[in-house]
Amino acid sequence: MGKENAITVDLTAVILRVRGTEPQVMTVRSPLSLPSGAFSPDIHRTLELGLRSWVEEQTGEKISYVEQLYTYGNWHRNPVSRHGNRNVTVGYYALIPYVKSDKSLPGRWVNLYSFFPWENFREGKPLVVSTVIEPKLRDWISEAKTSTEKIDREERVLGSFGDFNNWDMSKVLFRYEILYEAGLVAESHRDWDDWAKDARHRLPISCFKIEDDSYRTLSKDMGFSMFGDHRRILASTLARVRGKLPYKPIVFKLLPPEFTLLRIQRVYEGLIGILLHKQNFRRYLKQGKYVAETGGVDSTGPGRPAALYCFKRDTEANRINIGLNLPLKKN
Amino acid sequence: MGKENAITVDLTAVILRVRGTEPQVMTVRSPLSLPSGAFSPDIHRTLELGLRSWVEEQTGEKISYVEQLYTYGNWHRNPVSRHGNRNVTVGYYALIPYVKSDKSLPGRWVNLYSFFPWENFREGKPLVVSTVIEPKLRDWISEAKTSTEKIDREERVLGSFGDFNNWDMSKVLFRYEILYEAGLVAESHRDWDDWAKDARHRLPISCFKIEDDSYRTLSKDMGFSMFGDHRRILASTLARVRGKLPYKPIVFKLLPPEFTLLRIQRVYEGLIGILLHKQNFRRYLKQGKYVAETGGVDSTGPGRPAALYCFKRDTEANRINIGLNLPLKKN
DNA sequence: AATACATATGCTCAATATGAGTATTAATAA
DNA sequence: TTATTAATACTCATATTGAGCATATGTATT
Repeated sequence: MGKENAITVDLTAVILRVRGTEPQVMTVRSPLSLPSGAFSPDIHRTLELGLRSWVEEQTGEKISYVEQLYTYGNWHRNPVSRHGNRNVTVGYYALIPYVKSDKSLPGRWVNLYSFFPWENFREGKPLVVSTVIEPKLRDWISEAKTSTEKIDREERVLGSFGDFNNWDMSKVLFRYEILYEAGLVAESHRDWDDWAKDARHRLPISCFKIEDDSYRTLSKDMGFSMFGDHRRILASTLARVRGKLPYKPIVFKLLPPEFTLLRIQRVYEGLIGILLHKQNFRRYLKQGKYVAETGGVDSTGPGRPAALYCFKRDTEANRINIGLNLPLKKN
Repeated sequence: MGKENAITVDLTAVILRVRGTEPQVMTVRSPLSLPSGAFSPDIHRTLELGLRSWVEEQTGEKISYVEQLYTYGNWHRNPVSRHGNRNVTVGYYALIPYVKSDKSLPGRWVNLYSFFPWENFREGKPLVVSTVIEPKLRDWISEAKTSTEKIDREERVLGSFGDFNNWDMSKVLFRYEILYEAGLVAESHRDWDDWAKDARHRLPISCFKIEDDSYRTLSKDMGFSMFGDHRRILASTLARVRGKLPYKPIVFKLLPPEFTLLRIQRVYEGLIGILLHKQNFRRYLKQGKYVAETGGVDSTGPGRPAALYCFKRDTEANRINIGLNLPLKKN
């Protein structure tokens, strides 16, 4: 028990912002990757500081709000590192406000839905759901080898995709994983090939080749793929953010100090991929006690100028909020 | 860039169950610790499998539901490991149902509130809040060296402890961290001493010694302390579980296949540390669509026998639940 | 100046959901 | 037979939502 337990740790960041109505992720290099780098205990005082320094170096962006996402030590997706050590990845996500800038930075912002076209319902049901996902997942279910597996697949698809019209927005990761296992995203094929080359690995049951020994045909409408399991990390982030948005004031991390209520709405909509009812959303925000009018107005767009708001320091809001929804006993 | 980035990773588990009305944590050894062990890439296929094998070995308990909590790489709390490598800790929590058992296992179950007496409001406001926490935190605020720091402390205390009568149940971690910084829990003193001995470390601003060079007097009512930062990991877990309980069906991980509605209520109450309104809680459960009557009854206790329920496989419940609370647009 | 637009903001109203009980039922123990 | 203990049913005023309609206040166009 000494050297053999040595492991390298690397840090990976998903940096999100919303530009207008468009949610974007920061990417570096080609093949498309998330900013990342090794954690060097001699240089980095903490994991988070290590992450920040890699991000700045690789993207040129400064991040303020960062939260840890998940730590991946999976044998399949993180094979052996260059030094013969096993590698563990600690994923983080950061939210930053959009600001205009002329500086040309090394990182590139890419529309989030380029990676998950099936997650954007703002212009109605995405085409790729009807044309690719729904039919191919039905195939995948029927191709199950045992009836147990078939029921299992059915349940998973139903649980994640509902009836393909109306699904739980925050199950992004489950959906991605099903698509991966069903061979509908490019990463599946790449990984399966890699595993096949390496005799040590057995394919997990859920990964399967189609009879004729070719993989399921890929559709180019299934979005960009990414380096390693970065797209999976991205899916986790979207899931996390979508889940958190309704009950923690994280939107404000994506907004400048002053904003209109519509702008908040656009950020929400961009991230959850669903449109909201404007009047009721505004009521929802005001009840929420997180925003306060600044007195200023924004007249840049057409139409009646909108009042400007700012984030009300938690103070009030923070203390209340005992236990959402639970029927507490009075005395 | 080779050996110097080598790190050891260890895995730590918080295992929770609720026995009757009493939430319990699995501990091992003395000083009180959470089950944990090194991640050995050669033996453990994944982080989670490594964790499971340590847990079984050290406690004798099998765990089914496990979820990753957080990864700690903090310089202060995880000094240098025995081999000269830096260490990173991946924390998990597991929820298991209580079942009677005669087997004597190596692990010991300890009441959760032995570690956090101030978090249990089921028998009214805990004594230690009025006698120790409230007065000493007021001292801590007034002892701030600058007015900025004072305001900061005030805000943090207010945000985490409210008016000390009625606070947000899920801010367990923030509360623990404030108590730690204010020197009200034993770990603060131990750590400060350690740091003081090691010339490389500077005390963080927020850690302070009292004028006469002794630390703030400790009260023995502030609960058991634990090895390393295990109590902090435990606090994170309680925070996570409390936060998740109201909107994810995790209670069922803590229950046997059949249970009465009151038993669910006891588990909730045990974990959130607050009593619930029985009639309304039962309505809440039924609306929730997660439980179904099995037809059986439980007549073991006094009073009218209670109907037995079971967890309704997600199916229905799973698909619905689009985006809690957000005012979605119809079309 | 009058007329389109285009948004912001106000307001209504039925349908649900929630908070706080009261009332009734069904068992066991004294 | 009567307490005692808990389960379950039901009530009812008050909040919170979902879905819209209506009005206000800017800019661009005729």
